Amino acid sequence: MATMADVARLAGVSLSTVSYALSGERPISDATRQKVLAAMDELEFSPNALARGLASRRSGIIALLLPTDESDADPFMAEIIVAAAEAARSSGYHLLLWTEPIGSGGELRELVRHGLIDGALVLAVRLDDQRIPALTRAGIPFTLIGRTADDVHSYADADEEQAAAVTMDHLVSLGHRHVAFVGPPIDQIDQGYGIVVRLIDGRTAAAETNGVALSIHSCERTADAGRSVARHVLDADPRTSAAIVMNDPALGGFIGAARDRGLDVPTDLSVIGLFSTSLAASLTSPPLTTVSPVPAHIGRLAAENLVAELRRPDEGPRRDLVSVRLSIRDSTTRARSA
Amino acid sequence: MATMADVARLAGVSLSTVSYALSGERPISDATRQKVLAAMDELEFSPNALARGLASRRSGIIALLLPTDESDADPFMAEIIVAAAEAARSSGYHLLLWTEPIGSGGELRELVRHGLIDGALVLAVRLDDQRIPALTRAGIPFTLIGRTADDVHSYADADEEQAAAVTMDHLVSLGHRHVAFVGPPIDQIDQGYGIVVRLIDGRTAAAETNGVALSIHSCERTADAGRSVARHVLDADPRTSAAIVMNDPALGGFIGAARDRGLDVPTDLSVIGLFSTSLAASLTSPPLTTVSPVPAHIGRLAAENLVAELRRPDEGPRRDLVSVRLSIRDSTTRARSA
DNA sequence: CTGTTAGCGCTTTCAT
DNA sequence: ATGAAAGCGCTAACAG
Repeated sequence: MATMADVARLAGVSLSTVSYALSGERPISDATRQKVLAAMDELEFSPNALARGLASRRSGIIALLLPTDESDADPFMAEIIVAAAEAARSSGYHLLLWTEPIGSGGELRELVRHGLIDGALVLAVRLDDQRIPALTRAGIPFTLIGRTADDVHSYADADEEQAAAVTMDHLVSLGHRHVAFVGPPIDQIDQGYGIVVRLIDGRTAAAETNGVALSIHSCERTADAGRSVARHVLDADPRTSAAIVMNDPALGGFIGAARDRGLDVPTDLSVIGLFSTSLAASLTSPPLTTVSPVPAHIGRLAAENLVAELRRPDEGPRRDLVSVRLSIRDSTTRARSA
Repeated sequence: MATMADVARLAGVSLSTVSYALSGERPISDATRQKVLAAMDELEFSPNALARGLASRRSGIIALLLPTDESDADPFMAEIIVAAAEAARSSGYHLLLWTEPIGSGGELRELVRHGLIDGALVLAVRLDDQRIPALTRAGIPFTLIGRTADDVHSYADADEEQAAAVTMDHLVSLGHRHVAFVGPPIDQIDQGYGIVVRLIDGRTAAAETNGVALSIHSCERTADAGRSVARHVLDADPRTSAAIVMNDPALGGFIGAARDRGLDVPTDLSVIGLFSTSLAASLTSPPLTTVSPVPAHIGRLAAENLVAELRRPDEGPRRDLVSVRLSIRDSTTRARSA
């Protein structure tokens, strides 16, 4: 592995000239720049990331904080992660995967004190997230994937408001007046909480104009939980003609239980997958109508926002809402009573 | 951030003593060790990862090489990734996510020359994988997740032989004699290739004793492809009473197309998901009988093997085969002719 | 526009 | 058992 000293020697310039030729932090004559570049690729030089990081106090590494105590390996998250890694890379950053229970800020502080990371992407933000203060105290810039209650940080998130509106619109236009919302475990995810609030707002609006009754149910992320919630929903209000399920793992159980009750999807019960992946949508039968963002967009924007903040700290937080798309497949249809 | 110098000063010892107290690379009297440790946690000292890496020529970082040109964000892979990250972490390593098309060894060489990584985990290995020689030339130890043709490297992989046997056994015992195998795009994945070979071997054995006819079909990773393969399979041999589908994205289309033909799953056609995730299995209707390893085991073992190789290079390559489990759900039943 | 040099915070000889 | 000191390969003043 060639070092800068090697390059400098071969190019007949000083070491710092090589460094500046690389960084562009000060003007270099074209002639010397050429010599340096030539020497560099003759020696197949690449700068040593560790040495550079040590000297510059910037590692070029950002961490992706991945909670492990819930929703393990959620495919939706998987797409976000991969997209974030790609975006980071094309911005010249490396992406480090850091798995840790949400509660424990402790190990994260270790990571931070190692001086390894320049910034962090925080996945699955909760309202009261230990990780946020840990990062703040450490002075590490970060971008949320999702949002917390306060709005002082950078984030990238699905546009839940729009999602709520699109979802309700679709169902209302199909004549549904008794709708159930099956969410994630409500205590776990802020995202879940947010969407519920927004759905209720949507309901309020819809109720005023159309008289829609929306019931809210949280549900563990398992098929069995989906099954029992379905039974509960149908018992509680037999007039329920449509369900919004924001919980892929519960989806199979939910639909199965409805069918076991003799209800046909969508004839008797329309089901709409909120934030479902397209894979999940293709697996159910009938294929699922969904309202989802492109998860990869969220990951990419989050990474880009963080990088922008690292490069231009003065410009303040950056926020992006990714709009969702209604993909009408075969699990929704007109309400029979309509 | 406290440095070793700070700790040394506070403890009243030399800097090198602090270093050795930490690494244990040379004997330290109990008295001084206590002083040093006390100073360390009074100052909340953690060693700077960059400086340590620069000095020791070991970064403590391993890369996970993730191909982006296929099977994007496959949930199966997602579980592997998360498990690998956790395992790396609990072995004291950091996990860097490196996305790159399989073809290009070029960018990978960049990463390697940066001196950032001590080793690599190579996901989705192909028979002729550019990344292998790139790593080998660079002298970077690596562990495969999956296997190549040659068997000189460390790896962790599903036990395909067992998987093939278990799958065929299940179907044969249910009386199926005309079985279709729907694989991944055959040109892409060595794993796919391997399992096909092993299935054919299994077929050979089964054929000899039971006269099973196994037809092999490759299939793109989309629902539409699954649909057309289903039609093709049923046209080609109407006696087909069971299908092995090793392609989750195609699964929904496959089952849907069969049903559109008036075939009931499983009564008329048994379907078994090979290497399907449990999420996918819960989403289909009926819930899918699967033969799968625990993906997390594969990821964990791969990371552990790599770490072992980094720590004890002389012990040679480590190989692990993760056994699969047959999870009987509702998509398989006795052949009607049986 | 270019060169010289002092660190960045640690590991690891070389001494004692 | 401990200390002193020479780097690891780079960045960023500080000097022209």
